[in-house]
Amino acid sequence: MKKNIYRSHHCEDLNIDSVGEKVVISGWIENIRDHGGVLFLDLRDNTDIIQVVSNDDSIFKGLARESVIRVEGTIRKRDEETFNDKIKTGEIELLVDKLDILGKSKNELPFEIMHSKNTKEDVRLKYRYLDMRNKKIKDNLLLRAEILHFLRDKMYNLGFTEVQTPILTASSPEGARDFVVPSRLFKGQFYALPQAPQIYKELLMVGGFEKYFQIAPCFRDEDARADRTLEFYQLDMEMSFVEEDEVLEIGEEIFYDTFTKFSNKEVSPRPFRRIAFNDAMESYGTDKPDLRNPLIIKDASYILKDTTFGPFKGSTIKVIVVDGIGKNSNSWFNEVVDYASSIGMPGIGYVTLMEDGSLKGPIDKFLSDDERSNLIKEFDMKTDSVMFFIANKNKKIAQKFAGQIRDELGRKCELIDPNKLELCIINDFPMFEYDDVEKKYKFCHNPFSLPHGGIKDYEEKNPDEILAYQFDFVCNGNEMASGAIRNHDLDSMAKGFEIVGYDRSEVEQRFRSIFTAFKYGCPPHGGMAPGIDRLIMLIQDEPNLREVQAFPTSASGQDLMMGSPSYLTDKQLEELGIIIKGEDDNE
RNA sequence: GGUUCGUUAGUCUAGAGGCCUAUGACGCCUGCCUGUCACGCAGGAGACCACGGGUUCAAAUCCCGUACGAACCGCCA
Repeated sequence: MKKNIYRSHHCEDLNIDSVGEKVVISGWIENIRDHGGVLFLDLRDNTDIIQVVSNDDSIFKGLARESVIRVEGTIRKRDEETFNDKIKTGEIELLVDKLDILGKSKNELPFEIMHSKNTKEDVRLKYRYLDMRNKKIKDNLLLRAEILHFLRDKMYNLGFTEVQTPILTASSPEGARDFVVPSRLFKGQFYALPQAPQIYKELLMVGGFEKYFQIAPCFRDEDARADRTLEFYQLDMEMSFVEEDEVLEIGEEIFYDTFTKFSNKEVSPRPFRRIAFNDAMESYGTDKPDLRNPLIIKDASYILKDTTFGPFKGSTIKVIVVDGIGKNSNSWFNEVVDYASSIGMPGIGYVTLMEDGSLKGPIDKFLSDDERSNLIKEFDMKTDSVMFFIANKNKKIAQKFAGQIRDELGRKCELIDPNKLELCIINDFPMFEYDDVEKKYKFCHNPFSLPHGGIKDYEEKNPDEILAYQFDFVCNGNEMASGAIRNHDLDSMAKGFEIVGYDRSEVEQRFRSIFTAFKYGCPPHGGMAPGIDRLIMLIQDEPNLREVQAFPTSASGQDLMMGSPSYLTDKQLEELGIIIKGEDDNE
């Protein structure tokens, strides 16, 4: 390091060999211990911590913890019985000659930095710069930097070219709500912040960049969650002249290498399991299954097709068998029933297989002898196995509820191994999904995906049957990346949009860039975008994304430190030609 | 938009209708202490219990509303 008036060394440079050296160190006061006659303080810099000692209490007068100070003094060896093996510099200390306060801190801090994780999150976020002094938070950000570096190196090594795309772009009609930015020069018009650089990266393919990547900020104006923030980063990439497997292999390499390098957990071996979307919905009730959970959803509709039990009649009936829980208490089962009603299920039935081969439980009296024996045989029940029934007239709802029950049972029965990172790839997504409420088809995922049969699919198949080269990477129940082979045929793409209700001229207008560009020689292409924040969240075992972002907003989307969002001045509004309307309380 | 849980000194927290003039810990202030390192000891300050209304002889505690926070549902191609 370069010496200057603030430091001759960092803490990490000092060790038993430094004894006798005159040094200058600057940093923060982590703690002060006044013993009357001898005083200690722990000085923390960017690298480590060292004990500073003085016999002159006037030198330490008026010091407050977390102040920034500069100390001059001599490194000396501690007496052996006072070694501190908890810190690297525990065998030495700095005997201070001179101490200057460079940046005084208030005596009372908003929270104890050592224990900031126990403090309410809104207080932590308001004083994020103090929270960052906590090693745990700092380590998250340092690891984030290392991972970004690693990913960037990897992409360069794989032959990708980094290209930056605009932040001020055009609003897109499909997908999430856009964050918008008013244009001053074109009053009444707005830029939008990108939800993802989707269009740009496809245009780069048209432009001849065969392998593009970018660590791209993405913005979505939707309600946040623990694993969803308003802005986040994706490792966005796209490749020309590739088939789906090549994109998947790149994704596998990225996830496998990053997880094995930065996590001690057991990572799924490559290649990751491929699960078709429809199979995932059948067996796990979700398109992002947690494969650490061994429970599998089975369909019992065919066994119970003649059932006399009202709620089961004419319904899709899903079952989940959990072994060895038959002797659990009534209250345990009541908790499962309560959970079911909390997610909106009308009820949940269950039966236990008893030692004498009979079934016991609220549903049993509605089962015929044949149904009973078929259920036991087909779903391989053992003594003390419990079978849960999830029934709904609507198959999709039955699947979804079964998925939630599967998750809950996995948690409740502690079937989930926290030391594993279980990855899989969900592929063969349907191109469309029928919306029962709006009575129309919607894109199931990405409208720019290529149907398996190309344009022929649109001519020959029912929209429900069309599958796309569209895939997700999933880890421990989290969607980690989304990708696809894109449709580079304009007629076919227009057909797709037609099915969801846009006519061709409207689509050409909305996606003018793509529709024009693809007329000038577009290579077949595909790509994906792993979410960086979620990757780090999983590696660090954090409960939410905010813990791995430097300056996150609160869950409600406010930056409590900066005070954003905030009102504009009348002058600003005037310049932008914006009038604020509505009953909302302005200040 | 909805559901659930929450809001008590700077921070964390106890509290379940009268034991509350509100508990404990950390922090802060004063004093003592020459070897601590989550130092110790003694003393002190600091809370109209989020806000508004109601029930009751009596409310931090029960009820209603509002605000704010978190998780979840909707939403997130």
